[in-house]
Amino acid sequence: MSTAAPVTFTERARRAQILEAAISTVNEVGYPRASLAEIARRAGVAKSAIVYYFATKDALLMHVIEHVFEAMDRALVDAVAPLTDPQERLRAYVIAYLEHVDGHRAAVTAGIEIVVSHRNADGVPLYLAGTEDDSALLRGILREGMEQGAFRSIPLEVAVAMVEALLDVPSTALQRDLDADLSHVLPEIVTMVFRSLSG
Amino acid sequence: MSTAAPVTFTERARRAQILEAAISTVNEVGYPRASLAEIARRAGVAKSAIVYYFATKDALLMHVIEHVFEAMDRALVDAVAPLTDPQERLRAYVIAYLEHVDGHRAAVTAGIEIVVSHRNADGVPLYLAGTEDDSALLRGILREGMEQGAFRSIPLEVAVAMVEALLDVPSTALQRDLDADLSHVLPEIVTMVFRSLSG
Amino acid sequence: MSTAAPVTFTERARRAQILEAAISTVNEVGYPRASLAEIARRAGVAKSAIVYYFATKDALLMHVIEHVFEAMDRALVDAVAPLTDPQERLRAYVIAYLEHVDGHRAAVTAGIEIVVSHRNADGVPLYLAGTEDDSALLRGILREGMEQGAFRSIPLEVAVAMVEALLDVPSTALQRDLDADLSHVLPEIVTMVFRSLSG
Amino acid sequence: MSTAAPVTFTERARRAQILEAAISTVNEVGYPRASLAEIARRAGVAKSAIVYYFATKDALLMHVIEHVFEAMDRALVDAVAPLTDPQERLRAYVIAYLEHVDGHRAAVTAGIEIVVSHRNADGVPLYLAGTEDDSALLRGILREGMEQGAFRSIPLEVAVAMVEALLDVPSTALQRDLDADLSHVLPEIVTMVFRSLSG
DNA sequence: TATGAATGAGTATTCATTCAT
DNA sequence: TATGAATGAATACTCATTCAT
Repeated sequence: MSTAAPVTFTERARRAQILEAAISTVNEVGYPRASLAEIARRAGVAKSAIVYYFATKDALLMHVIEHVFEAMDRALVDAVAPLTDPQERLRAYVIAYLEHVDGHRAAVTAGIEIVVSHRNADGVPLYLAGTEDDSALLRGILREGMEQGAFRSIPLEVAVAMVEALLDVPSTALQRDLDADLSHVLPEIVTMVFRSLSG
Repeated sequence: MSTAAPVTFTERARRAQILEAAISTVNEVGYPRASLAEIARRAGVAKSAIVYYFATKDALLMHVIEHVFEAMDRALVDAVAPLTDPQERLRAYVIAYLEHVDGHRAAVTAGIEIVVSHRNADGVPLYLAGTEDDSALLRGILREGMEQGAFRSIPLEVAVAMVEALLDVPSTALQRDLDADLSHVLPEIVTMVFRSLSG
Repeated sequence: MSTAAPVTFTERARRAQILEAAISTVNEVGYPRASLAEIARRAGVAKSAIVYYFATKDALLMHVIEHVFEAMDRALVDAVAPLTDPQERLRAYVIAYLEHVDGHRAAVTAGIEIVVSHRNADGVPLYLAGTEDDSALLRGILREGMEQGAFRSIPLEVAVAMVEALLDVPSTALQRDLDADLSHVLPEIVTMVFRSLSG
Repeated sequence: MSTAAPVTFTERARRAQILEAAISTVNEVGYPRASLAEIARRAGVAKSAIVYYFATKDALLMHVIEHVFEAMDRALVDAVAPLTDPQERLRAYVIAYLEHVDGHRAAVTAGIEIVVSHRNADGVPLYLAGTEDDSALLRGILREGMEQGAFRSIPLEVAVAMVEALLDVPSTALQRDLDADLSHVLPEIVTMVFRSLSG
């Protein structure tokens, strides 16, 4: 049942508790020191309990980033869905992204740390191993915007990479200090994204 | 001899060979798998030979990033020094940065991987542990440009962070594929930096 | 569990088994060759099992000497406590010491070997790093005896050092041969201590 | 020529220099940290120079203790030789021993540290591996004294061991502090030896 | 005579994983 | 459901020794 979806209440609770512990552990001691033993200690359970619920340390970490980025994805989709104009959609996307980061600091910061530091079986970090799907929404907005002349016409992948680079600036600040003041950064990012892309 | 500057021919050669091996190892198997044993294997020497020349794995990695970023720094300073106008200086800076990345792909990619993945004794990654000095040149250009009205007036740290985020976009592409075609990206970065900052 | 006191039956048993193995290993191959690997081999467990129960090789050795010298201390205190006359107390102390050494040959010999050979973080052997507390009981007896005129009045530290030197003579014999015949030595030590100190 | 006796001036000087370095290294950092590298560093020569002159680290250490204890032996023989009465001879022996320790603090302390810590091929410390010869002089004095009724008749080995134990008390003080004040200890040792043995 | 270069065997320690209960 | 027990493979590092020059 470690692989199947959680069913009982206890199981759901335990998994949440362990996930939470994994996030705070990664944030507080950093990815390399976030050993199973350390996570277990902070969760108040035995190492083997983690393995029992998540089968593997890797699996636990994957659940963390799934947890983090699925929530982020939902927020982005929800923000963009009602809109049709590419400029409005992009603005909604960027703002939703930044607000989600701002509003889920611990989870997002841990997620990013994992995605940057964790390696798959081939030694490739997860953020490089990702598929096109991961940025499909943003890519779609930019493509449409370029087609409609709302944005400058530039190589799509370049545009996507650059918007994402700008969007991740606040995350670096949070890595330094989870309580960092982002009020000056966030509006600037919106501005820069639009200045960079406007036709 | 591990701490002093290299003197004999053999020493210089061996150190270069090991440095080279460290760079290619980090690039090919990733930081976490770049163990002393693996680096030694690829260098064709014994593990203890690395320790003989660099005293410590940490020291070896520090030499790598020193090697990489001092060369980068020299390129940046050389490019910017002859100029006085902030806009010209920024353009020179950005182009020199990108050309250096483009021209020293293996070294820069490994250096960045190390700077992102390696942790100091407190568990803090090097790129977070860095001082203001590391971006002093860029910060100076931006500050002066803002004072003279050449650039929009925005919080200096925000400007620095965002320019650096854009400058590092090609590095991510190289991490995926050291032979990536950057020809479309580089000019766009120059454009975006200036669009983002122009007054 | 490596730091807390043993609780379960298995834990107590394993710790005793490993402690026992550490003692016999030190006695049979000597301190410098008593590596974790060798102790584990003789205990019939994996190296990591030792670490599991004692966290550290140092900690294991500290447990050995604690085990040895606390038992010795208890024997000394028990022997001396009921008596008040300094001469009787000293006689009881010396005899209890020698009988304890005689009766716990392996443990005491290993304990002494560790205390003599093991170095703390500063490179100082434990028997030099010890505090005054370690010989407080003997020192108290001698001080009182001198005050009451039962013993010659000589510098207290000198008296303590010399009594301890005499008391450790049989231990040296045991280091050579754990089955050594001490019957001739023990009574002589009592005699010499009293001849040395009598008023 | 590393095994043969020193011949040239240079060789004698180099060997003395290295021997001296070995002694001070052992005293300053302790036996376990007195690596060839450290001794070489302090001697201002290359590691391989030590091996060149002494063939082996073990051999170097043996030379140190030979150097130390042969000098001690000569002092003892010289002191005792002119005398015939066992009591006078013992007194001369004890005083010469203590004065030699006092007068050659560094060498003796290092010698004792080596003799206690270094192990031969079987893992046995040198002070246990020694032959009867090492205490032949003292044993002879005591035997004769007992035969003549000058000393109590007790097992010879016991008497030897105890006198040696008392004689080594000041060395322990020196291990703690090479500049220790021994003025109170030395006369007491003479007294105790004679009290212990007088008929 | 003296050295720098290089090594291999050995050290303690870390850690995710397995498994019987 | 949950755990304690135990492990094996990996890690960085130490050091006396070898050897060509």
